[in-house]
Amino acid sequence: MTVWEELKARGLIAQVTDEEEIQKMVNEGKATFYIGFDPTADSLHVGHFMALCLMKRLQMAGNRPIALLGGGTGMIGDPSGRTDMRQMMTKETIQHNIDCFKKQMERFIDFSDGKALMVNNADWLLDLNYVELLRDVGACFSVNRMLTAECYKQRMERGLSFLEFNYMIMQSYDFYMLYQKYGCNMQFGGDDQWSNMLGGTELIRRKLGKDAYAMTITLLLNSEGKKMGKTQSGAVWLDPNKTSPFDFYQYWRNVDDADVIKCMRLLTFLPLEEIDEMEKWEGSQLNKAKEILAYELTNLVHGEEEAKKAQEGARALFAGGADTANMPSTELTDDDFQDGSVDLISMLVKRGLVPTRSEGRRAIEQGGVSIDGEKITDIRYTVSREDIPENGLVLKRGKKKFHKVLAK
RNA sequence: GGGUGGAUUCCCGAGUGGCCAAAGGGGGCAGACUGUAAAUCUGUUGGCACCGCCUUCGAAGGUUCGAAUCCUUCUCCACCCA
Repeated sequence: MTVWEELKARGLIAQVTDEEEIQKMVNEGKATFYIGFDPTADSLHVGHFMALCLMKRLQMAGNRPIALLGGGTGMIGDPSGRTDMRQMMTKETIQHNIDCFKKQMERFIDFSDGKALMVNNADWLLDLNYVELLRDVGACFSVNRMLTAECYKQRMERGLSFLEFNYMIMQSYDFYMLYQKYGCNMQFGGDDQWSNMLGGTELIRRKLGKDAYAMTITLLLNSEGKKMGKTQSGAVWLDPNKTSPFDFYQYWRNVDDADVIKCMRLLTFLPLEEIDEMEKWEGSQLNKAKEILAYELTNLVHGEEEAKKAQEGARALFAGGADTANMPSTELTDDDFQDGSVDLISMLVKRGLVPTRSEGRRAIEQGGVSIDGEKITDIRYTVSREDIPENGLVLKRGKKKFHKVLAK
């Protein structure tokens, strides 16, 4: 099976400009392609992860990836897929984010010996001269055409600033630069980047008279058509300090039945035959598939050790096992005790199981809190220091939040 | 530059002097059911020292016993005209 066939079979490919040509180049392993990452946060998330996996797959097939960090484009902000303007970031924030991105990328992609490159578009975008740029590439863009681009359409209703309108030109210019500097003639990216990417291929054609290609990766949507990789409290991050390996594991362990196999294909490196086999599973058997998915992804992102810990911790909690070793836990200190005891609400709040005391009170009143498996409904419930056994008490909020407290 | 309309709680969206911590929906959280799934039903959804108090309706002032609601100024947004 060629790389291309595998990509197709996994459903990773959304749109392409010239399938035959791209397929040929990619399969031969001689292509140089780039994917851009705008430093909008201090960690990569699941969407980026898909792009990195694609890079890795293609790199393994002998192609050369370029990771483009958007130090310059980040100054503008991509309006694609947004209904309002992004908050402007300071130069310092952008630089900080870029540094964070770099570290995370190096875990996935092999940058040694020029097998992959990492570049920052700030290196060429920030020095551009406005009038020169206008004369040079501005003439190649038709405003009429740009306005019909999908990424601007929804913004036509709510308003689009000139700043953001220029994003497409900047991204196109990147492609144009990379083509000249590194012979990079392919750009990949999220499906929402399609029109920006086409801008680049067109610019190269007009300026250089050469062909360049673009391909987009399927957006990771759940069965309801919503973006995956998001939780109530924000994105699912790859940085363990922002999303703990346990939470990361749990996110995938809890995906809908309808989405397991799709995620498996799109996100893991498991052989397709194995996944096809799992597709036949039904009902509660899918829990097994979810476990595999969660384990595989945690393994890829956080390493084997963390993946095992997360899996064991989760099994212990949900299967009712006695193993509480891998549960998040804290030791109570003297400050926590008043007259030798702590009240339940304070414990819940301090351990982050509830955001406010009011919510803690509600959770208790509604029967959503238990200690060592025993439901507590008294909001004034307190625990004295002597009541806490050697191996700690397990606080449970709702079905899926656990925390162990130990006395000193 | 001129005109018109708008800014309400996580989101959408009612409310136009006291009965408003603010309808309704969505989302979230919790309970029941279950497979750590979905669907469904129920409760809940500003904070706190919780039968009471405090802070919210773009911002700042003002009128009033009393303002999300009225007045003034300001900021931002949409639409129309130039």
